[in-house]
Amino acid sequence: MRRLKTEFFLRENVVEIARDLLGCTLVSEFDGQRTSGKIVETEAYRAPDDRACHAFGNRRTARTEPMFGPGGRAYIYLCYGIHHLFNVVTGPSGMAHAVLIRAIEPLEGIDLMARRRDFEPDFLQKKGAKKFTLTSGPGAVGKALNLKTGFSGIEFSDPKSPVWLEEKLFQLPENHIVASPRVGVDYAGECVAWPWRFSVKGNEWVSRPRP
DNA sequence: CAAACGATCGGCT
DNA sequence: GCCGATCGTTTGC
Repeated sequence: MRRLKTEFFLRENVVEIARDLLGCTLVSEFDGQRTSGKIVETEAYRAPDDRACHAFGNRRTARTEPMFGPGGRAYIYLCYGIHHLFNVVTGPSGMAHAVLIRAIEPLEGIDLMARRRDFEPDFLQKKGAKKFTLTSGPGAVGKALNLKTGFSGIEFSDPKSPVWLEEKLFQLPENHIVASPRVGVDYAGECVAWPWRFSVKGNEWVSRPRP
């Protein structure tokens, strides 16, 4: 599959990119072991005016520094001391924009993902198993694809990068996209209601709470 | 140096 | 639905 070009990430409209990423493939590969999934849920975060963005007010810290670099790299941070949350940095250098990948629909390396998630070996075969829990939610995506904070800042165009994104096979019809308020940003004042969470309508892998 | 706080998840009621 | 886990980052004293 073809990788998304750097120009895709360099656009200034992070909300548009968050929509465009639905249907694209997120891939990680370690020691030739490939895991991937179709992106079915995203959220846009935009400095300086978005209170929910870690770089609100364009305040720079060591953690958020990758967001200030040019688009086409990873921003990964630790949440609640446990979860490694993967973001796609967008926009030209100096614009701290990012798209959080909240859920994927698994494509390749499903067994490996299940092991990384500490699922029982037979979980995926079990009748009535809630398979969507494998990669539904940003913490689950990070764990299933082995994306850790140590990779924060890595460029997808770097041949040594263990993570990158690929183009979608088919365009997603506009009426298959749902826009809703973002999850877990109750502290963000007037930004709480901004409809910057995007998901594929009716897709089982979209995380809770359902939009 | 101390302490509060998450862009969450999973288990339990 | 509610609640506890768990720790790096950030800020305040």
